[in-house]
Amino acid sequence: MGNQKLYKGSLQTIILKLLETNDKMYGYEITQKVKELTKGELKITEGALYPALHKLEADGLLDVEVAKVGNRLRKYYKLTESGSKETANKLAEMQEFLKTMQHLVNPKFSLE
Amino acid sequence: MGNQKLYKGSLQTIILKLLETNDKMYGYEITQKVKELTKGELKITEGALYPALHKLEADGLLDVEVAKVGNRLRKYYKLTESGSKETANKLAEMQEFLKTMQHLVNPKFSLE
DNA sequence: TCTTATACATTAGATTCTTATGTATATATT
DNA sequence: AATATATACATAAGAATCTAATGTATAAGA
Repeated sequence: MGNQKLYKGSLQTIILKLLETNDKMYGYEITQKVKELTKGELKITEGALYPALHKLEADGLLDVEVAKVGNRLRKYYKLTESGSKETANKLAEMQEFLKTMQHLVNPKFSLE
Repeated sequence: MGNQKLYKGSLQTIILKLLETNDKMYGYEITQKVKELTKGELKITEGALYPALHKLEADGLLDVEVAKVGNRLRKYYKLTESGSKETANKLAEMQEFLKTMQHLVNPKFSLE
């Protein structure tokens, strides 16, 4: 860690990608999944996650479905049709960004 | 473009890397070099660049040397010793970030 | 002459995050 | 039984980093 600030701007894309892969997820599950996939390198905070989910929902990219598990509340999010398209766009932009940065910081081992 | 916001947080690293490669550069030159290297994908604005350079200098990572070319002013920046070390750190963090993001958004084509 | 390029700089406002705080239930530990 | 940790949601203040706009001034090109 220590490079958390590099992730600034990529949270929406991460959420959308996870929902594309896993069909439906709830907030807490997303934080745990990201921690697991990044081996603890990236920890999504609630202060970042929940506003992001609310914004994606407000923008019509996600649908929400409330479920009760035991006595506890869960909000399952899934991609809308529009959300699936936007996910493809954002993933393409991310790939381009990663390629460009790779090239910038290390021209020798550029990906192409 | 359209993915400009993904670059948020990486400007310092980009500047340091350029100065590692090119020994000394002035602000305007940096904006042009980045535009060239990224084929126009990333355009560094003055409002981002100059405050960033001033901060790196204030933090002791850069030395500045004013030059007069014709009747025009140029401020050449170069890495201090401390700046060289920090560049190595930031580049390592960047590589880790890029690897992690690559893994997150496209596990199939992970870099390792 | 007028536009574009070069070269510096600051400021208002937007976005996106971290840190702190709050509420509540469930499980594990002592 | 008491306490700590995990699960699960949420908001709000403040920090950091950027974009877009504006400003000053010289040089070069049409």
